[in-house]
Amino acid sequence: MMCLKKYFTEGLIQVAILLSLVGVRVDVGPYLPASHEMILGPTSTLTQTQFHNQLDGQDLHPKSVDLDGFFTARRLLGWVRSLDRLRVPSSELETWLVRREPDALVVGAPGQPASLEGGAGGLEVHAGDQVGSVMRSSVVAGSDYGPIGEDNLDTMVPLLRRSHEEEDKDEDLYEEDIDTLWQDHSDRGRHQWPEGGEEELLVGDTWREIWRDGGPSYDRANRELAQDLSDQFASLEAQSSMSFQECLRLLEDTFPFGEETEPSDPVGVDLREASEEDPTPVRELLLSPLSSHWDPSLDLEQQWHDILAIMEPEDMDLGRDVMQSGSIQSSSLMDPVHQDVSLQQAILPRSSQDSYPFNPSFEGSVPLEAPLQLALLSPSSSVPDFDLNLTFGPSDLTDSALPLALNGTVGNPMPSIQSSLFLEEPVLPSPLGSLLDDALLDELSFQDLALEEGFNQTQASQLEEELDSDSGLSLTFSHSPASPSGSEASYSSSSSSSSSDSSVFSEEGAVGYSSDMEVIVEREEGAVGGYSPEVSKMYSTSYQKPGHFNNLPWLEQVGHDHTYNQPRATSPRQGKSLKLPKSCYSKPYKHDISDKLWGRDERRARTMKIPFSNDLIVNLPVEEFNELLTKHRLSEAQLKLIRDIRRRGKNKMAAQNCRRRKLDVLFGLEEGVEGLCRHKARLLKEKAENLRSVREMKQRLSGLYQEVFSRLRDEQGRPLPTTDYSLQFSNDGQVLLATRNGSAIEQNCKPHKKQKDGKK
DNA sequence: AACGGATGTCATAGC
DNA sequence: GCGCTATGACATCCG
Repeated sequence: MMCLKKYFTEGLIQVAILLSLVGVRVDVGPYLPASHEMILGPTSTLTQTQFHNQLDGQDLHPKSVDLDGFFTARRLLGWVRSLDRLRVPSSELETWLVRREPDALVVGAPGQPASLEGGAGGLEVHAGDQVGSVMRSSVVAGSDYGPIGEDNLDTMVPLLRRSHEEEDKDEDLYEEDIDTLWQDHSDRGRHQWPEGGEEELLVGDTWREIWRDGGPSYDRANRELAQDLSDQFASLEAQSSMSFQECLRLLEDTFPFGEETEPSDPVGVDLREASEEDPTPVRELLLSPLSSHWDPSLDLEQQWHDILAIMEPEDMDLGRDVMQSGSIQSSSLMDPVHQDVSLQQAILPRSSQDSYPFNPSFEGSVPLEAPLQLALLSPSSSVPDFDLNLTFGPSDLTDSALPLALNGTVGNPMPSIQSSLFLEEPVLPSPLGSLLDDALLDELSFQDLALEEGFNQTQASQLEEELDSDSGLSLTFSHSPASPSGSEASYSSSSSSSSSDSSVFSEEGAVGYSSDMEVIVEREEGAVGGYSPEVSKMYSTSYQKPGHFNNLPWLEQVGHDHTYNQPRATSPRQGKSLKLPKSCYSKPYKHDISDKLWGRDERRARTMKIPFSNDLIVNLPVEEFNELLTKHRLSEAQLKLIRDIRRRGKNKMAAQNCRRRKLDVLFGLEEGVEGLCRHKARLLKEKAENLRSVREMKQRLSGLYQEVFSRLRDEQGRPLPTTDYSLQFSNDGQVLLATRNGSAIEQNCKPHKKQKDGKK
């Protein structure tokens, strides 16, 4: 059945290709994204979660009447993409960045070129990186678009032009905001990836140069290319006599296929192979309809570069939101090894409230001329099985136009911005299936995220928290062993110090964990208000040494020792949030005694207006601790409380260590006992074996005695009576024949056998 | 309500 | 003498 469906799907796609090639009006406009999204990137990209919200909410409810159109459109979009894909000689990786925006409007600093009005979701195409992977921030069309966009299908070109007008207006502000934006993103990015070090900084600077120097020119290229695209679309529409939708509906009637049709990858493969065999004519035929309208005079490679260049500022424009969603992908994309991961990460929703530090080093420093890497997700990856389009829904419409346009040139060495994954789009089983897949995708993606090595735990936690904001699972997940380990370990010992990995607890990340009012209280009263730069400095110098935890191997064994090390590890680089809420540490555990007890001291601290966190009080080295006290005007009561907190905190850890050692001793004794028992059993076995051996030897000796004695004869040749004689063995090995009365009759110093022979 | 485990806290010793 | 750790003893909470 599946094969049949696949067959129909493939056939349908091929028919669609042929129809488009023979001149049948293929009105792709309605299914293409607004041009401003294609060219300028999204002004507001929506996350998967947001898409869910739209599905579940007012904009697009799964049961809404627009679902048919919605899924039909998505299916059609898959065909369109498949057309585009046909000419791609090899696979490629497309990463979708999905994030949540509070609204569908402009995000980012004013004057950014991608800032558009209209409230429509935008498509952000983050094209280019050093490995050539095309990172795309996916979009779910905003409410203005509706599920399928049939009502706003004609808005593409106008929107495109309007976007340029707005760019013109904003151009003056453009450069002015660069520094601010850069600074903001740079700072946040470095916070987010402290391990990036100088290299990151260097990359970021390079990116900044591109952004600053190339921005206006990219704007111009943007306008030119956008106009070009709009003209081509208009031309295409004019030349067509049949709407694309009508064509596809006709095809669907002709080739009824199940909704569960498998992805039609084979189509793409076959056609691609065909195109490789006969590059020129076949590939011409297999080009998307738009290809015929592509101006051959254009230097497509240059245009490609322009496109990429245009998108660069958009990344910056969306700096904040891009970072919210794309920082991870950026880092991942820098490393081909993480491509799968990045793709998974790309589907994670993000909340606009979370301001992930924007790390421009990854986004912007990508050389445009860098060869794009054709990377298809490995079959082993869990991602390819995902129907990503199930997640993105209407947003998928937004990624067709640009790829089609860009792919219009035969032999263009630059891979198109399109995803083979989208061939799976037509297989949308049902709205329910889509939702289920979305949920599954969310879950799996997050698991993969968390598992991914190098992934920022804070980001994972935040992402997961947002993702599960309504599931109640976020905290549990965020406190997976990997997450709190740093905090626990960091607090386990004064020598270990806290926050060995400051990136684990970014400011937002730490707060993100909080779910109770204590965080607010702490912000208002203690940690925030009382924190001083000196504290930060000291803390940073004392607790940022890498490998702190490595010196505490036992910490790894204290996985169940939930409270020993739970004292809050805080990021020394975090000026505001020096302590994590107690809930961060005790959530996963049954007993929250430590939570409450810590809360007691913390409440005391708040009551006494202690200007720094208990973490700091407990974990600071004594020198820095005293320095901290001297730099604050504290009353005697405050000082006493602080010292008590420190004492109790340290003693608490000591007590836990002591108990842990006790347990270790007990375990060691238990093992010793077990070993002794094993040794005892072994000895008993040996004893039994020895006894058995002795018994056998006695039996043999007895037999031998009988045999020897039976062969003995007296002078008359008669057998010796056993009642009168017996054989006796001396210690020196001699065998004597003795009478029963004790007198030895015969002595033979020779060995036993010779003695017998002699007797004979 | 008693019981036991887990944990925090105090007092004290030792380094 | 100070700071820290280790540890016994005790208190408290909770299942």
